[in-house]
Amino acid sequence: MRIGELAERAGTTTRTLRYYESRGLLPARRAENGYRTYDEGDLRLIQQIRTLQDFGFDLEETRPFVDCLRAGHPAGDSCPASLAVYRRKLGELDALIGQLQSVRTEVGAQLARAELEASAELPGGPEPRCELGPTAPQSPVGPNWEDER
Amino acid sequence: MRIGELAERAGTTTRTLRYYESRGLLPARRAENGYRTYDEGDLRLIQQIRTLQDFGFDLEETRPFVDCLRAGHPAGDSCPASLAVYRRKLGELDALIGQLQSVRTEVGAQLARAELEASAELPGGPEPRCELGPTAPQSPVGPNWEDER
DNA sequence: CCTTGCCTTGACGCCGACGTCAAGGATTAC
DNA sequence: GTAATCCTTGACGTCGGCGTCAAGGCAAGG
Repeated sequence: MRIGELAERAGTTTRTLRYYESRGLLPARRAENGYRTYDEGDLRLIQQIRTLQDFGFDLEETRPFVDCLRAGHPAGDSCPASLAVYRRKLGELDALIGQLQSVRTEVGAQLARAELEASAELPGGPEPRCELGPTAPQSPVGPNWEDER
Repeated sequence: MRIGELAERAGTTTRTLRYYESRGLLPARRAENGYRTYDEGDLRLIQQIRTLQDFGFDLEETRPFVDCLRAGHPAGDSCPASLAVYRRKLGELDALIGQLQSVRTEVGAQLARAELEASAELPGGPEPRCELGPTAPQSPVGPNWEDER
């Protein structure tokens, strides 16, 4: 199997596979003409990588799983190094979820407060001001700031 | 107040303030010698921006709040456009938290399953294999893959 | 006068995971 | 024979939010 077919079967691109190879994951045998050659095991490697990436693992974190598979183990998480990554990730996830929840709470509180103050001014308010609506482009074409592209 | 003092009082850097200016937030008056000049209102602008950034808002999302403050309103979220951003952010946060929680569940399940299988092989297992531990650098210096810098 | 310390603009670097184009070799299809 | 399709390496672009020089102007103290 050559790189194009492997990419298609894995639902990815050849660029991605070459990138994996450049990072030391997914090594490739070469045919006589220099073409990369792959087998079914390589397909499983890629599937392992993509699964973990879908979980939010970055490439470097998938390395223990890949090494484990390439060492002949039945699953990428059959090795202690992979389990260690799982555990670390669980901790990171818990921390992140906690932070996001507290942010959610704070933002929700800010919204509630701002809505209250808005409704306190609108109905019998003295002046009806604040014309900056959500769908207002206000300045026609946009000012001059266009440096530092 | 010049840019250095403002940066220090805001707990940020001059580079950051110039960057904000280049993005159209935080406009600056100029003294005769070309130096940027700021007042207390600009400090509040920056504080508003940093607060939102701490919440995970990106710079572009802070624009309505900044515009609102510069329009003379008492708070950055006194305008409907800001409230709209709040609401959109709440939705994004809920979606993200939900995704992360389901990932957490899945990773937790994978870990539990892998631990089970490991303990089922170890105690009375036939061959004690799998030497790839968490603290093993295995290959001495690392292979040759170092292209695509 | 000279140094020090602020300020100015301009421009490149960084990080991660690739996308995209370029130039050319190999193979296959007609 | 030649066109179409695959493959190769190399290298630059992307996105956000700045960090980090570099080269030079302006003001104040000793």
